[in-house]
Formats: sequence, structure tokens, C-alpha cells
Amino acid sequence: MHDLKALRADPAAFDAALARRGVAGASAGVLQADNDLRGVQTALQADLARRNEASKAIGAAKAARDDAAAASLMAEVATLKERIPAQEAAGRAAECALQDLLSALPNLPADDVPDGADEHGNVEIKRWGNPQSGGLEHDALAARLGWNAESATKIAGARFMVLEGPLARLHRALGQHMLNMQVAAGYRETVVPLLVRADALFGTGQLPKFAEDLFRTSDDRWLIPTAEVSLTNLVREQILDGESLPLRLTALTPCFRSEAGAAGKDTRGLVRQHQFEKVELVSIVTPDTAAQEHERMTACAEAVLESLDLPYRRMLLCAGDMGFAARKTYDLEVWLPGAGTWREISSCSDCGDFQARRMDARFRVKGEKGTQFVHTLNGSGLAVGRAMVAVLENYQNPDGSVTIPIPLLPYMGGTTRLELTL
RNA sequence: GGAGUCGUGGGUGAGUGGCUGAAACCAGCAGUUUGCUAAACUGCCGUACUGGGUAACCGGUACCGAGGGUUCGAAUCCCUCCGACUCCGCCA
Repeated sequence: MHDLKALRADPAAFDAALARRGVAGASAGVLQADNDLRGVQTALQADLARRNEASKAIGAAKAARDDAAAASLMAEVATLKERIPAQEAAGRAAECALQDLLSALPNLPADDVPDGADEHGNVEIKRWGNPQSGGLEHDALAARLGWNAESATKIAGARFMVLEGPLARLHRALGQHMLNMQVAAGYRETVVPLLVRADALFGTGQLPKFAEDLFRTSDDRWLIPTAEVSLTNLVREQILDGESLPLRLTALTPCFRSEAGAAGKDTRGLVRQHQFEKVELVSIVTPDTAAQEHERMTACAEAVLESLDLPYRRMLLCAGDMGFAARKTYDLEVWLPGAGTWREISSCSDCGDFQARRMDARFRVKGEKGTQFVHTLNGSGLAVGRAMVAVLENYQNPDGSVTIPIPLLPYMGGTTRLELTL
């Protein structure tokens, strides 16, 4: 959510920033709605003031047993009451109109975010490791190592997976390894709801605009598309002690995405599923530390890739490719030798005070007056399914077996290689 | 699933029709006192819109979970919804 005062103070700057995200001339409508609202309020308040004044006088007149004066005042109030309800309704409508406009506008990009309309505008700013090439793609490998695609389709339909035996264990090992690393890096391990209220999704920015990307339950809850929703909303409607910041949280959870609009895209493998696991990182910080926290968080995600010796590159997303709530985002892309491409495996975003305003999450500093909004950051550290894809392709042997990366061996119960099942 | 209770400011918690934007206490802020800390004392201490003022500030309106109703007038009475809690039953 945006700061209306800032928008009023400099609508041109607001428009220029949003134009970089492909949203043109947003301020005019908002200012108009804001103006409408205030106009209605002012007119209404004048009538209400007179009504209150007259009501007090009625009480006084009745106490003085002046029935004539009371009757005439009551007649005046009656005429006021004829138009007050309409004004109140207009005020509520104006309020709604303003909120609808405001809540649908994405965050403003940070100054150091490059221009660009889509992923072609992203800028590579770091590369790590030695990308190899050749070998099979992950789906061909997985099909012979324990991926039961037929059963998944029968049970749940397309874009779900069933993994069996050592391959299932590798998946678990990856999640455990990542979560352990992030806890060691200072993130507090957390277990959170997978089903949440609409308010929580509004807070992080998925609602009201992106309802079609989500699954919804019959009792009107929603499945989280990422643990960012649950973790970030942990501080909603709170005033935190500044001393308690930064707050660093992590959780390993399933994530659910309807993948509306992704029809036909990545349908073959395990890369784009309705359900997948992810280790999420969330930081709640003071405004002055947000930028350095963003670097720290991204480094924590990179550390996982480095621990598994998976080559990757860090991309700074351009203004047009960022998510709704982000003001600056780094994507990490892992190298897939079989597919011969870079594939997104983590996304780390600084959301500034955008989510904090929507959640009403503030902090107070000892010795200072008033409260400020916290800044929120979130990142994947990492997506488990895609990490498994990367391990399969990067650790495959000529015979189609896959060597288990050394850091995962403690979780594998003695298995050192995934062997072909047929 | 059955029965019941409750929703007030940063927190606890008074308030059951006008004198309540809302007692009191705690927390916070600014002072005074004090050798330091602590303690004590005094004042301040919600948000939005709006009128006046360079400003400190002084007025008006709204907000006591949300919406609707009754009334000249509602935190207070009525209805609907949302949320939380308690007991019983059931259950991993």
C-alpha cells in the first residue's frame, strides 16, 4: 500500500516511478478519488456539526421545560436527517473507490533498479561455479529414478508429483539441509499455517489482484503460495520494539499455486507444479538496514547453492519484471547442464514498507516519539523441487545414475547414488 | 457437532442513552528533584478529514470488531456478519 501523503506531495514522481513498471498515470485517479472523498466528508461534517449542536440544545430546552423550542429544534434535525444518510453512503463509496485504486497499485521500484519491461531487461550481476554441458534433462533422469508420473496424474491430475524410494529421500534431504543451513545463518525456525485468511494475503500483496493464482478452500481460506505470507504476517497489527529488530524467520513448507496462465509452459518436468516445497526466508527490519539485509539474505540463499556446488548467476530484476510488492529483487538462477539453461531457483525481494502498511506492522524506537512502519524482505532459500532438478542434472553419471552431493549424505541413510530402477 | 461468554486507545481495563475521545493504572515522551543509577513529582501522550494561524497551537467532524436499525441524541438499546475465548462431544 502506498503512502497517500507522499503521493499528494509529489504525484509526478509517483507516476514516473510506476511508469517504470508499466503502470501509466496512476496518480490522477487516486487524487480524484481522494478529492471526492474529502469533499463528501467536509459537506457531511457541516451537517453533523449542526445536528449535534441542535441535539444538545434539545436536551437543554427539555430540561428548561421549553417544549416549543425543543419541538422547533427537533424539526430542524429532522430535515438534516433527510440528507445525512445519502452523504454517509457517498462517503463510504468514495472511501471504497480510493482503497480499490490504491490497493491494486504495485510497489514503486527502488532507484537502483534498472529499466525494462520484462525478463530481457534483467541484469546479471554475479556468476559462480563452473557450468558443464551435456547429459540428460532432469525429467528423463527422474523417470528412471523414482518419479511416478502416472500415479500423480491419477491421484491429483497434472502438475503434481509422486516420488518414491531414494529419490523421495533426496527430496527430503534437500529440504532438511537447506533449513538447517538457514537456521545456522540466524533465521528462527518456524512452523506456520498453510491455510490463511484473505487478510493475510492482502497484507503481503497477493490479494486483491492475484486471486486467480491461488487455491481457495470451501470455508473461505486460501492455501499459501509461499510461506512468505504466513511468516511476514506474523508481525501484522503489531508495534514492535525497535530493539527486537531485525527479526529473521524461516520455514520449510509446501506451497500451492494454481499456475493460471501458465498453460502449456514447463508441463513436462518437475519445474512447475501446483504443489512444491520451499524454504522461505523473511526479515523484518528497520528502514535504514533494509538494503544491507537484502544483500545478506541473498547471500544466505547463494550459500545453499554453493554448498551443493551448483553453478548459478544472480540477476537484478528490472522494474517491469518484479513482483507486485517488491521494490528491488534479486533472482538466483541455477545452471541446468542437461537442459542447457539457467533456471530460477530463488527470488529475494526488498518490499520496503509496502507490505507493512497493508498489514499495519510498525515499530517504536526507545527515546523517539511515535511509530514507523517496518520494512519487510523475503526470499527463497531455496525451492526444494527445483533444487532437486538441479542436483539431478549436475550430478548425473553417464549411465543415468546420480551421485548424492556430499553435504546431503548425512540425510540419506547410507545411500550414495540414485540407481536406475529399470 | 452441541452449549455459552466476549470484542473499548500501545497494553490492562472502567464506562449501560446526552456532562465520554472515552476514568484509572501500566508503558512512552518532556521536565523538576538527585553526585550517578533508581525512585518521587509535574505536564504531555490515538488516527483520519477539516476551519483558522508563519508556527507552537486553537476549533469542528468521524472512529469504542464491521455493517445496518431504533432515537432529537448511541461505546451504551436492537439486528446481521466477522473474530476470539470457555465447557462438552469427537478426532491425528
